[in-house]
Amino acid sequence: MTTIDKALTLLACFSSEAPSRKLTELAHESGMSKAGVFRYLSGLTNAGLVEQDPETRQYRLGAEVIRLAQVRDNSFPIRKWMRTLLAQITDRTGETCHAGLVSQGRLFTYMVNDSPKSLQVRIDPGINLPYHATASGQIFLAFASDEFVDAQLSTNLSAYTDTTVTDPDRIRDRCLTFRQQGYSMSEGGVETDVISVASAFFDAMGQPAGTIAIQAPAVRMPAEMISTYGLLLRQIAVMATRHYGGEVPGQFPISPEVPISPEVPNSPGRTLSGNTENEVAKC
Amino acid sequence: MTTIDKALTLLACFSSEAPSRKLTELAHESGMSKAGVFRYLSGLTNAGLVEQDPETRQYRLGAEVIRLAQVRDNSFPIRKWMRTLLAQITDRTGETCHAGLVSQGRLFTYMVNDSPKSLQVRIDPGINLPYHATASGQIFLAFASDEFVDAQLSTNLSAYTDTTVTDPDRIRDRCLTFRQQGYSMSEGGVETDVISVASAFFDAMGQPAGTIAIQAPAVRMPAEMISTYGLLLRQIAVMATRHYGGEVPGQFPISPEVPISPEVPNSPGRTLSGNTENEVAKC
DNA sequence: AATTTTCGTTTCAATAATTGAAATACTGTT
DNA sequence: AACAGTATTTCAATTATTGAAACGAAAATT
Repeated sequence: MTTIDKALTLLACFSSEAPSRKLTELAHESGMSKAGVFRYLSGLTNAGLVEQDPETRQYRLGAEVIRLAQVRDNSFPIRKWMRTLLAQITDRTGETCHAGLVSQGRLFTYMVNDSPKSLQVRIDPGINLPYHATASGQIFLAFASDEFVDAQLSTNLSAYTDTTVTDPDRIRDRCLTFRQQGYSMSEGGVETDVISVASAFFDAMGQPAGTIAIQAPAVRMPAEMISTYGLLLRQIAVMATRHYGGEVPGQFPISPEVPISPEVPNSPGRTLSGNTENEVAKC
Repeated sequence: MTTIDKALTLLACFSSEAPSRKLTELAHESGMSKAGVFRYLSGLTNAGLVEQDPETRQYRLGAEVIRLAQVRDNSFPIRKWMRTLLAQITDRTGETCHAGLVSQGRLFTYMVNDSPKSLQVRIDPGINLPYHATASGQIFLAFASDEFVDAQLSTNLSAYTDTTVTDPDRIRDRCLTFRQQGYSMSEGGVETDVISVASAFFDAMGQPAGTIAIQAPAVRMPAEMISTYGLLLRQIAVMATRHYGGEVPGQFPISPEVPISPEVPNSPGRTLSGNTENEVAKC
């Protein structure tokens, strides 16, 4: 392991769940010496990737990461088309939806589009989606490599609710079904009374790159709607794959050339007014 | 210079102007050996900060940077309030506005809010704002440290148009005026027939952290409107400083305790419809 | 107010990694 | 098929990294 690897490992310690960390904490978590972590953080600080709160002395990510993110988005503009796809989903279903993106083996919420309804599921961008307990995570596992699945399922699978499935074998079974369906569903995996449905999109090598999911209160989700939403997501996911420059794998139960448009009931039928884009600050 | 510093220098080579780079190119630009750059890029790739296009073999920033940006934004949520401030500006002026943010000595467009008018100035998030040729850059210099100003003005100051001011002394003069005013203006600095007005917001040490600017076609910008917009931006900038957790420096011609609300003529008087937030995907 | 604990930062000699030139492998082109 | 332009790999000399322990400063406890 090179010095750079070690230094950059520290970046992975910052998450939405723990956005600012103490030096000693980081030393423990990474298993490195305090002195080493200090030097690494100094290097990262020089580059602007990390900054230290002058008050608390805690470290947090720096402004440079947002500049880099802008640059990345200019050269690989996922945001642009993803916004449109999510808007379509919310328009046709009236429910909150989100896109998950994988980076360094972690799946996180990349973008969220809220339901216009007053009873809605709250979800923030940037938080990690546990593979075993979310619809997004499970559809991702369904198409991920065996090594990846093994690695994920051999970690401690925490039970967020009474109904969270934590048995690796049962999860594998579910993933098998989900792979055949092209979409997954999860009932109360992370929070009770919430049902999510998800599908995945793929990179140029046919590996899953991210997910697209609907999350709704269980009371608005009768069984037949789950499959309807699943089919919709499956189709949107194919579009996402195409935009991403990826390749839908053979196992995926829909070919990119045959875009079917499933009928979604209960469509709120909202019409988009003229220049709504003006309300959206570009960022 | 440590190994980490050298590796992270490479990240700074990626910009919206040059989002993907060849290895040899990077070796030249950074003055490091090809072998070294290769090893550094490998390290950065392992961390997901950089990825290589399988087709062209060029390197570009990786998905991890957008995860990090989300995390940064969760712990230091500039986006949230900046969006509101920019919306206010466009609402009251009808013009395109943007926020600039500084990172590693570079000022870049962080967020853009487009004018609803059909004739508008186009500007993209993530591009660099040259200090000497933009209103944003100049108001930043006006409050920056002497060393910083010297460093910037001793570089090659390219003339983007016939009217770009490239003489360091003239720029210093202008910055002096701008500091007294609390806002700057630039006519045809980067593009002809475009006038911009800008103000700056500050960090906890009273150093400039970013800028807020209006950019409009020169035909819509009579002299008296420049000062009106300048006063508006100056006031919004004070609010931005407060949100940022910063301190307005003594030189700044407005105290945070006295928020004056200047009258802006020609207000389009648009009313925001009900749940416009739903159109905006959170990201 | 004094003491203890905790945390961040610096020091330093032993150690293990980095280094760049040159050779090699790879890709696409003339 | 030879060429040109890249991206990788190799290898021994060198140089930076390393972690334990000391230090200083701030916060918590007595």
